[in-house]
Amino acid sequence: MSDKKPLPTKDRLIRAASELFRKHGYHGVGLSDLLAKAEAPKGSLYHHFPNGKSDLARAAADRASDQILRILANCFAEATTFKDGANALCDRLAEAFDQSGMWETCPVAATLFEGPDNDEFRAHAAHLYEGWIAEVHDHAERLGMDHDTAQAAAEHLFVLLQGSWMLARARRSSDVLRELPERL
Amino acid sequence: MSDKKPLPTKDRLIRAASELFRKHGYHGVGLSDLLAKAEAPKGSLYHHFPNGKSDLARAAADRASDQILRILANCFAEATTFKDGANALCDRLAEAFDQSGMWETCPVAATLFEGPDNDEFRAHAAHLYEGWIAEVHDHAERLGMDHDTAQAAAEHLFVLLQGSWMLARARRSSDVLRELPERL
DNA sequence: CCTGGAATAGACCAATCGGTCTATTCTCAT
DNA sequence: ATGAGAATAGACCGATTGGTCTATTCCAGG
Repeated sequence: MSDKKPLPTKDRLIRAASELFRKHGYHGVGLSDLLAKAEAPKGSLYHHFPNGKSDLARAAADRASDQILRILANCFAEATTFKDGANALCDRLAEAFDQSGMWETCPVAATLFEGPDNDEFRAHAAHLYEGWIAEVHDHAERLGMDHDTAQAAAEHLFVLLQGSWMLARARRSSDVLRELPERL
Repeated sequence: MSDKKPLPTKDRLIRAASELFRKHGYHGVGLSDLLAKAEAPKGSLYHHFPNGKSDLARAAADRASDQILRILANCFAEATTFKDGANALCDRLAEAFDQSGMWETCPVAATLFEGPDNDEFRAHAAHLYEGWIAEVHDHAERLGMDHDTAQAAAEHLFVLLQGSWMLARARRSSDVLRELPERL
C-alpha cells in the first residue's frame, strides 16, 4: 500500500473517522472501531481531541468537506461552460460512488446531521454545505451567469446531486448520477 | 391530547419507532427511549417483534412509507397536470417539514439506510423507494406522459425532493422545498 | 546527559446497550 | 368458572459504549 509516510496519529484518526462515519453514521461507529481502524490507542484520541468523539467528528466532517471542495474546484476549473463543469462533476462523483462500494453517504450528513442533537453541529453542517454551494456559485458567475442565476444554478446542482446520490445508493448503481447531466 | 382511542401496544411501538428513528436515526435510538415513548414494557416489544429492534425498524419504515404513498396519492389525485401534482406535493412536504421541527430525515433513509449493515435492509429500502417512484409514475402516465417520460419525471421528482429536503434541513427552512416548483 | 512536556498506551469505570427470561395479568372460548 | 394462550411487566444479563486516569515512552532544548 501507500504506507511510505506513516501518517501522524491525529491524521490517522481523522481519516479513519471520516471513512467510518460515512459508512455507518455517527452513532453507528464505536470508539473501539475507530481506534482499531486508526491503529491508535485511546489515550491518543483524547490527547488530540479533548472532547472525544464529537471533536473528532467535526474534524472528520471538515476533512471530508475539503475533499469535496477540491473536487468541485477541479471539475469546474477545466470547464468552459457551467454545463461542462456540472457534467465533469457528475462523472467524478459517480466514480467516487462506485469506488466507495456504493454505500457511503454524504459525509457531512452522516457525521454532523445524524450526530448528537447539538445545535452547533447542525449549524456547522449548514456552513459546510453553503461552502460547497458558494464554490459552485463562484464558478457559475465566472462562466457568465449573473449573481442570482448563478446562485440558483449552484443550489440546483447541490439538490440534484444529493438526491441522485441517495437514489443511486438505494439501487446500488451509479447510473442515476451518470445520467444526471441529461436532465439539465 | 387525542388519547380517546388508546392505540394498541404494537401500534404505539411502531409509531414511536417511526418518530424517533426519523429524528435520530436507527443507531441514535435506544430501546429505553423507544419503550419510554411508546409507554410499553420490554416484554411487549419482544412479544410483538421477536427479532427486537430490527423487526421494529422494518415495521416503522413500512408505516412511514405508507404515509408517504398516501401523501403522493392525495396530491396527484386532485391534479389535472403533472406539474399541478408536483406543486401540491412540494407544498405538502414543506408543510410536513415545518411541522416536524425542521429536523426529521427521510424516514426510510433514517431507519433502513443507517441501520444494521444488513443487505436485506438495504434491499427493502430500495423497494420502498421504487414504490414511491412507481406511484408517481402511474399518475404521470395517467396525466398523459408516455411510459419512459413518466419514469424519468417520477425519478426526477424523487431526486429533487430528497435533495431539497436535505438542504432545507441544513438551513432549517422550508423555502427550498416551497420554491422547488419554479425549477421544473 | 538531563529534563519536561507531548504523545502513546491501555487498564479501568459507570452507564447504557440490545436481548433473555420468568412471572403475572388479561381475555375469551368453552 | 375455568383453562389456555396472548399480552404485559420488569428484573436481570453479558457485552459494549464513551470517557477518565495513571503509567510509560518519546523527543527536543538545555
